[in-house]
Amino acid sequence: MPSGTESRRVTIHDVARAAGVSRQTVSRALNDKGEIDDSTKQRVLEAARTLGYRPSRFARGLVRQDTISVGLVIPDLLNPFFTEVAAAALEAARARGWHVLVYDTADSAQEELGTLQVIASQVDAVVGYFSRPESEIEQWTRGLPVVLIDRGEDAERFSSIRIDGRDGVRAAISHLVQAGHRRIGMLDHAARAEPSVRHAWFADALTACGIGDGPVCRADQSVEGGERALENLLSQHPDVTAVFAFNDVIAIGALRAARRTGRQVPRDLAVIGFDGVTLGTLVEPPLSSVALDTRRLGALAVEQAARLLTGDSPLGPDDLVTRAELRLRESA
Amino acid sequence: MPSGTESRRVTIHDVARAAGVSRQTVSRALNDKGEIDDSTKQRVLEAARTLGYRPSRFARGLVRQDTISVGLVIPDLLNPFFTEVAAAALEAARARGWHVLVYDTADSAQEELGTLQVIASQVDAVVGYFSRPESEIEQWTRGLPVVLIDRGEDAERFSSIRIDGRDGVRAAISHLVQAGHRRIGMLDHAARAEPSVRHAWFADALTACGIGDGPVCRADQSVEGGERALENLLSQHPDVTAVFAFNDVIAIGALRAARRTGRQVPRDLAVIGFDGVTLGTLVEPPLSSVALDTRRLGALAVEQAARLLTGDSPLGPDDLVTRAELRLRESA
DNA sequence: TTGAAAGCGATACCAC
DNA sequence: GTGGTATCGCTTTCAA
Repeated sequence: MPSGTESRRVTIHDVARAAGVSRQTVSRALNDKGEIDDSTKQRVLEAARTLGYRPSRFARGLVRQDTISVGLVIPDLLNPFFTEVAAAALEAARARGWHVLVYDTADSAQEELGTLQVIASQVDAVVGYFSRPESEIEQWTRGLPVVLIDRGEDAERFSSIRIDGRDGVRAAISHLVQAGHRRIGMLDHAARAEPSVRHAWFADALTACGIGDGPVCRADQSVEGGERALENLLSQHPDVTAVFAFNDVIAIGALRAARRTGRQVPRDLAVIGFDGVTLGTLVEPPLSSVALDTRRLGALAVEQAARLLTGDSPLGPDDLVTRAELRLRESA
Repeated sequence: MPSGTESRRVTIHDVARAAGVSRQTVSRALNDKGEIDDSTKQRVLEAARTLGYRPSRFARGLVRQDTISVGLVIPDLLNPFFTEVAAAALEAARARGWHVLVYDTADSAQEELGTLQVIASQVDAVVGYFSRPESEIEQWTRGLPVVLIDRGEDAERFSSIRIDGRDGVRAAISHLVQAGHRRIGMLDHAARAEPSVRHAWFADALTACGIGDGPVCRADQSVEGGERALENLLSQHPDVTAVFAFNDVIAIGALRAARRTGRQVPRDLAVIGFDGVTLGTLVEPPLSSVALDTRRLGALAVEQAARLLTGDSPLGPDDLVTRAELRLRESA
């Protein structure tokens, strides 16, 4: 690099020299403190402008330790459910005057690791979705307050906002059974090796309703994934008359596949999703869903982060639960 | 505050003392530098763990000036268009190793001001949507690189990613006219006092197609807003057979209102939106739209921010344009 | 392998 | 009103 062209950072010192004052006078002028002659102030401001001076946020943060930042980790911002959670978290954080760094891990364990590796040095607390082992999360966050969201059963070292959909799913299946359905399938999600917790609720509900187990098909977390999965499911199990989906996005895929293959919903096929995203009200027919309160979810996570941060009485497991409930619309 | 309970921050110094070494040795241990005896290292790590030590990101950032953060300002993350732009920007930023602070200004000038007031001290560059006067933005960002998105005609002091929908809208109207429509209305957005730029394109297109001006109704930026607006429009102008909406969210509202009032789309009423959000493919009937490349939009904004930041040849106005193009589906 | 000392860039407190 | 000095917490030379 040609040393002549090298552009050093403009510091407060440069401004001070240019304006012929001391550094603290510059500071005063820039921060609108009183105790400064107006003409001096103008001169300083002028110098700062011409030099293109901008205070270093690090230096400033170092001395006035006031601002708080949280990292929000989301698997896929384009999934409307996560969008809603993110929006809720953003709102809750803003209410506290916090700044939020958002990381979209693109549903990838690799990206998640990448995020883990850099996030700790940028924020005061971490909130969000992680699929990697807790030990690994701990290794990278080193004592940072961490609030996990929807971390199945294995949340031990960290606070976790649990989602309890057992009753909601049972209500859903029970509704289907009462409507006469006897062969109910599930579109589970395909990311992990084992069946999901939601599938366990599903199986549980079937038993409770006195129905044998239902056929399952794995689906990618997308509308297209849902479409493909429904087609697979129905081709393997043509007798299925109702499906429960891992989430609304997949359910909407099922809705589309049903329509495309000439099935009428709910007459020929009943569909119930999970999450209760607003998007569900916009599709045709409107989607029935085991719904979560996304605003509460986001707010709760931030609330717990706040408590962890200040050290005062964190919420216990019993307060960190969000219960899902059946929201019936027209698809079932 | 009882001085006995007061919890000072744990610094590197405390760890050093606890481990019986000097500060730089602690630094070495924590940052996996070589040049350190393994047993010392373990001792330090142990001490750090028990004390719950976490390095200050400000102090660290001050000395190794490497990490870059951008502020992303979005009017409403729940609007699917902005979600897509945000996701795109996030991805582009991540590719550069940048951190992204997201601010949702909730479509409110007040929140926007609040954001403006705090953002400059937290980021190295700002990207996004602003409705406040440029002078005000400048006042708060003080020379920070700023990239505006879709800032109508009055973007002079800052780089702005322009959206050119003139041809796209003209294609849309022309399509409607060819389909036999003669009375075409618009659902404009209601935020500003004056009609939007998109309305100007609409009016322009009507003229180009040799049609007198079309009736306009203002709509809030939401599905419900679109529903109400369509009802108003049709009750005041029952002869309207096609509508162009300010954006897809409003258009989807129109779709719903049409359905509810027993009109069939596109037979009784043709609807064309603007933005081309993915959501448009999920509604019934799929929404025709003057579509934008949201990924390009987000990527472009970040790209320009990068150039502004490094000082090398920023993109000129001609490169900062995204052209919209008509994407026909079934609603028109 | 370890430690002492010198910054990084800003603000706060206290003289003047 | 203005300037000197200490300080925030960490990393980076450079000596030992």
